[in-house]
Order: sequence, then C-alpha cells, then structure tokens
Amino acid sequence: MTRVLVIDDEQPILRALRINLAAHKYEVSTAADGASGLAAMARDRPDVLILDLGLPDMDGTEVIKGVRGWSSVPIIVLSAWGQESAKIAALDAGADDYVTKPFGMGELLARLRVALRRASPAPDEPVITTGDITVDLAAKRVLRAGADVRLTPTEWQLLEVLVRNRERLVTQRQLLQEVWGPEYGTEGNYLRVYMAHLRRKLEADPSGPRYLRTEPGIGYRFTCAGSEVSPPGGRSS
Amino acid sequence: MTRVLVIDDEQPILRALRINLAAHKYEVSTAADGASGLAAMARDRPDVLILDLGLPDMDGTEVIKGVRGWSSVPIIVLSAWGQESAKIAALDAGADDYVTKPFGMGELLARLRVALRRASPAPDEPVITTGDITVDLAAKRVLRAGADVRLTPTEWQLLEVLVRNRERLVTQRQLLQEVWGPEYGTEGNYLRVYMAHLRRKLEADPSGPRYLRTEPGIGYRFTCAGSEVSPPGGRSS
DNA sequence: GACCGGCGTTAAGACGGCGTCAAGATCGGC
DNA sequence: GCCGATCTTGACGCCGTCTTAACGCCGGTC
Repeated sequence: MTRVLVIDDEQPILRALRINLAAHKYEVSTAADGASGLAAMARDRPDVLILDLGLPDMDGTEVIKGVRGWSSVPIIVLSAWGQESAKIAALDAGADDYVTKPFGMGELLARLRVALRRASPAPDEPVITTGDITVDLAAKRVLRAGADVRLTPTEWQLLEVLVRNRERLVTQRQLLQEVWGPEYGTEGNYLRVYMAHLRRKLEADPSGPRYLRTEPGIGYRFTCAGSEVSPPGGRSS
Repeated sequence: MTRVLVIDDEQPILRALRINLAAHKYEVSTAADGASGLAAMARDRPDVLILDLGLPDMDGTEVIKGVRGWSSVPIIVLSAWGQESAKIAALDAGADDYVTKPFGMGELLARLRVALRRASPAPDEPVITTGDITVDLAAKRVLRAGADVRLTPTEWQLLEVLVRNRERLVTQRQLLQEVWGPEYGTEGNYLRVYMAHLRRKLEADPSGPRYLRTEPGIGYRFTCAGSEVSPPGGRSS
C-alpha cells in the first residue's frame, strides 16, 4: 500500500487528511512538528510527503532541505498564507507541488496521484527471474543462462502474457485473444505451435517443461518455482 | 536554451508570458488554439508546455491527452476558472501542475523550474562508451575509434533516442514518433534508410551490426556489450 | 479393448519485413 | 541563381516469420 506522511501542526487539518487519505487506501502516518517529521521520514520511508509550512519549530524550507539531503521522495507543500515568496522559496528548495489553503480534498488527491504517477515509472515488476530464465518486460529481453534468446514478435507477445500472469492459469481463449486479436478464440493450433517454439528456446527439456506448463483442456501457466518434472505419483498441487 | 510552448487564446496573457519568459532566457513559441498548439508541439518539440484550458476549439483535457499520446514533456495548466473538477480532470489526464488565474509570475516561473528540474534526470553520465564508439549526449558528438563522426540532424536524433534507451528494445512506432513526430507511425521506410546510414558510419561491419541491432518485426536496440554476431550454429527453426 | 479428442511435433508454402540502392524533392549557403 | 547536403520516396531481392495442414502419441471414455 502507498504510504503517506503528513507533517502538520493543526489538528483539524491533520484529522481531515488522515480520514480522507485512509478512505482512498493510503497508509497514513503523521507528525506535528519539523523535528519529529524528519525523524518520521527516516523511520517510515513514506512514498510521498505532505508538508505544512507553518510549523512551530522550524521554517518549512528547512524541512524540505533536510529531506532533500538524502531523499527524492515527492513533497507536496500546504500553506495557509498566500505569500508568493514563500511558495517560490519552497518550490526552489525542492518541493514538487504547492497547495494553498483552503484547498479541496479532490484537488489534493489529484495532485497526490500526479506526484506518485511520476515517482513510479515502473508500475509493475519489470524483471522476472526464475531458475535460469530472466524476462525483462521493459527491455523486451529474455535471457537463458545469461545468454540472449531471440524471440519473434508473436513468441514474445505470447511469453509476455504468460509472464504477466505468472503462476496463474491463462485460458487458451485469453491467450489467443491477447496475442492474435479478439476475433480469434478457437485456433488452438496456433498456441500449440508457438508454445513448442518457446519451449524449444527456453526449456532445457522441451518435452518435460519446468516453466511453461500445460493445463490440459484449459490453457497454460508460467511458473517461476519450476520444480523438476514430477515423475508420475509425486504430484501435489 | 530551454524551449517553452505557450498555448493560450488571450492576447494579454500571451504577451505577458512571452515577455517574462524571454526575460528569463527561455525560448518562447506560442499558439492560440488547441489544433495549432498540437501542431506546434510536434514541430517545435519544446521542453515544457504551458497550456490554458479555456481554448476556443477544443477541451483542454483533449489537448493534454493528445500530447500524452506520444510525449512526456511536462505540462503546466493555466485556468481562469476555479472549478475543482476541471483541475482534477486535467491532472488525471496527464498534466503535471495546475495554476489558477490570477497568478503571480514569480510563482509560475518557480513551478516551471520545478517541472524542468524533474524532467531532466540526466545527472548520470551523458557520455556512453562501448567498445569503440563514444556518444556524448550533452555535446552532441559521436566518436568512433577516437575520430569524430559527422551525423546529419535526423541521424543524430535517431541515435540519441536509441542511446537514451540503450539495452532496451525501442519499437518502430516509438522511434518514428520521437524523431519524425506524432503523426508518423507506419513509415518503416524511414527507419530502414536511416539505420543503414548510422550503421555505415558507426559499425565496422554494417551488415553484421554489433551495436545497432534489429529486432525483426518489433524495432531496434542499441546494445553496449556488443558481442560479435553469433555465427550460425545453434539455429534450429 | 476400441474409439476419440486434445496435445506436441514437423514440414511446406505464402507473406511481409528488412536491407539496399538510386533518383527526385527540398532546403540552405554562397 | 547555382550548388551541395539532406531528406523523402519508390523499387527490388532475400530471408525470416506466420499460417496451415498432417501425423503420432497419450489420455480418457464407452
């Protein structure tokens, strides 16, 4: 879950933020002054920081600089004052955004989404590693025992769908529609041909696959914890 | 110099922005409606976009989506209306920041600095060296075996995109859109011609490229650890 | 024990992509 | 206005990929 740290000394605002953020499935921690806020930053390692400039013990820009000294976490600044110079100072100190009170909660949440969207260019794990196969979804690259494996476009698309749904069973219909298009759904032939290609390129023993498993009558499954092909009798799933 | 594109239909604001931005050493281009704004985006390739939501011909979020379809340049939205729903829609459509009129020029400039600061995550080596090729992204120079290589503008742009995504597979569509513009996407011809140019200038054996690899049916990849072209041996298909 | 359907495997032909070359169009400098 | 460099566009041969069909094997079913 996404973690948010709120540093603010005004109880009503703190309470409103905590309720609204929690309602949107954020994990919220809070601090009431700059010193404890910096300590909380180091301790909790939040994914984003919401910081009120009007703290009792420190100047807001000092808090920003303290954070920026070691972290590049997104910082959204809140402020009750409309002073433009304070805004500029905070932004130039390293803040990512600045919201003036009173603000709408919807707007703050939207700016939060922007900050998080930018901070995470990798929405999902781009690299999947099994015993001796490594699949890099971002680079569109497959390594087997450290060596590059050349895949054709169709082979790659098929592998990508399976890896994105790793450990899960993918039906033939779903595979056909995601790789060949929505009008396909019955051409089980294609799957058999291309699964054979993939197994020949990736499996040590193509006829006894460890990673690219067949689920008879239903579909296929890419499994990471590829145990040896169990001899008849030792199956336990 | 940093290039800024301003899309706004109100002449006074356009004028004020042009003067202030030019005074801070930005290179400013302008457009007065959404359609010509999108065209200017493709033509001028600015480093940041300032967009007014109240355009005469298109909805602001449509402009944002049109840009986001092929570019990730920072977008700062201006708006005369205080409507929170419009803010949220713009931010979720892909905008990076939102400033409500009337705004202070100092604040806008500070938010501009934030957007640009974030957009240039190039503190890491702008110089990439492989076996005998050195690419200096900052100086826009290419050395091969220590000697300067003259590239035409298009050749350089193509090489730059590939090197920025080194080791990663870049699709033909992405290359075409980043080099030629968003309206291109199917002209695979251009890529073949210019890849041939680059290979002739950079590769020892242009027909057996070590660095500028083709991924048939998908795109191209610049690879640093350029191993020799694998001699035909383990191929079976 | 015979039948049948699903799966793996292989092979062959059609098709499209890629590299290459060259000529025309366009732009900018002198 | 001329000339060179650069970009665009078309054509062509080759090779890899996709499609499709056929066959054997194994399981389950009757």
